[in-house]
Amino acid sequence: MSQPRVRFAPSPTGYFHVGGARTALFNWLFAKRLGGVFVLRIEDTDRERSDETWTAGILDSLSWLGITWDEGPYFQSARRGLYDAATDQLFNSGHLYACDCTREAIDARTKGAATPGYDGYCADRGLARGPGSALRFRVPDSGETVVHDIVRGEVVFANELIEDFIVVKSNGDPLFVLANVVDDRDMEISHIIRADEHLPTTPKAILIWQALGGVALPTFAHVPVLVNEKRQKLSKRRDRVAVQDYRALGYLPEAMVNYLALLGWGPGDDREILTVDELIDEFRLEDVNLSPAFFDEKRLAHFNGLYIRALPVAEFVSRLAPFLDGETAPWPDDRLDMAVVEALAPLLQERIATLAEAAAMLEFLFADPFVPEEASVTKVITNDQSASAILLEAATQFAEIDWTPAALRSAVESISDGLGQRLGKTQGPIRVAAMGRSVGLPLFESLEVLGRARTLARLHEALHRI
RNA sequence: GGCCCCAUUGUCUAGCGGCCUAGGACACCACCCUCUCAAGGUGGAAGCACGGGUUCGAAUCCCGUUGGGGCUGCCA
Repeated sequence: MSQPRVRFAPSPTGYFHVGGARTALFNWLFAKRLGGVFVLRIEDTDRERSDETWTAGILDSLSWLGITWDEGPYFQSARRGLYDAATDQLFNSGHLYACDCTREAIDARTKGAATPGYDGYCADRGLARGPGSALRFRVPDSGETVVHDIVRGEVVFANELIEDFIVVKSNGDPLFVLANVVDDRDMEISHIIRADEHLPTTPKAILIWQALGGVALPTFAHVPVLVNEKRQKLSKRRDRVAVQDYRALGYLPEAMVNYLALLGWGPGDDREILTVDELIDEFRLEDVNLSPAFFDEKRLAHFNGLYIRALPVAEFVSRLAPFLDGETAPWPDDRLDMAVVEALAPLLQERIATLAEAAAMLEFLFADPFVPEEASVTKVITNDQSASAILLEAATQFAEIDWTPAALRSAVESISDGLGQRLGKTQGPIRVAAMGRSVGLPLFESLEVLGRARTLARLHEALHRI
């Protein structure tokens, strides 16, 4: 195969969701392996619904995922001349006719009709083009249009069941099916890899393509859509699955890419963690599944945790930094101390599935004022008989020992032995008093970085409250 | 309604006629490890939608049924 040219052609009518990202990824992987060209085209022919902010979100999300484009972004809104020229050609060659039927009139006429869709009322009226009338494509009454699809094989559509569809609105604006074909031809797209939802309209695209003539049809590959828990196609309006949201939650782009690649495709063996290079090397459209896949956040989180733990500590810290800073951080700006974060980073890495989870675990270090969680205080300190003795003894011993995790541990162990209870139980009141929560990073390492002065102050503060 | 697509555990998948008493992973449960929580380890429960064919042999091929989805817009 000579150098393939693929395109990703989103419409900027809503936030960019993971389904679009998956389609983009499949296109990109396919192009990369074969040394092809990945074209990015923004399909903003619908002036009512398109918006620049959505475009920015698409570009931003693709960049974040590392899905780079070789050409574009092209904007259909800037390519109107091409569509007009194609419209002229098709109209002059008789493939298009003007139609001034209203939706209501069509519905009234076709109620109970044998063949679905538009009834061809204007097909032979010879109406002139112009404002107020749309342009319809004259679909052959017989024969069939076959879609040759890498993923699905041959899909056959009977022409008589395809209505004379509109390609240009009555205000002159081209519709998706026309602009899409004109651009794919103009950009010399060789492989159209897109979501399954487009399969039913593909014969229309093929008909237009052939009517325009001169350029060989591209190869199609319709990949299964991504669905929600109710197994409905992911929707921008209904489902909260924006790529940017996952980014904001602290998912790593490499984890997202890995996970997305495995939705509808697999390497053929038991491997699940694959580098981008491995994906590029092994991805095959022929191996893409046929059935819709559910986007499972739990599984994504698992992948993310794996990727977070695999990060070198320094890299982890630098990736984490943005999530501890700024308005989302639960502490004043000037309190953050990255040296302290770095000291606890390895312990943190093992405990979070997303970067945004780190803040809650570090809050005891930077929060100002420090306020222990009420429910934990009640449960582990107020309602526990031995809590005051533990806190008092800890405060006494902590004032004198070496300030190291090992010394802290043996101090608490001695208190534990004296009480005849497990270390796990004894550390509870101390943890809540000093760290504010009953769960979190390991106690002794945490106290070490908290420092003796603050630890003692918090133990005494807790004692006062009892 | 019509057309089209799809169908392996709750989920993502391996399987492309014998290697399958169906493999891996997420989630779930139990146990181990353990200063909490995680992480890690071990084990467990859980699936070829149904019915006909074809074949010596079917999760794998064919047909039908059922179920789910998509399209059916002067959206993309």
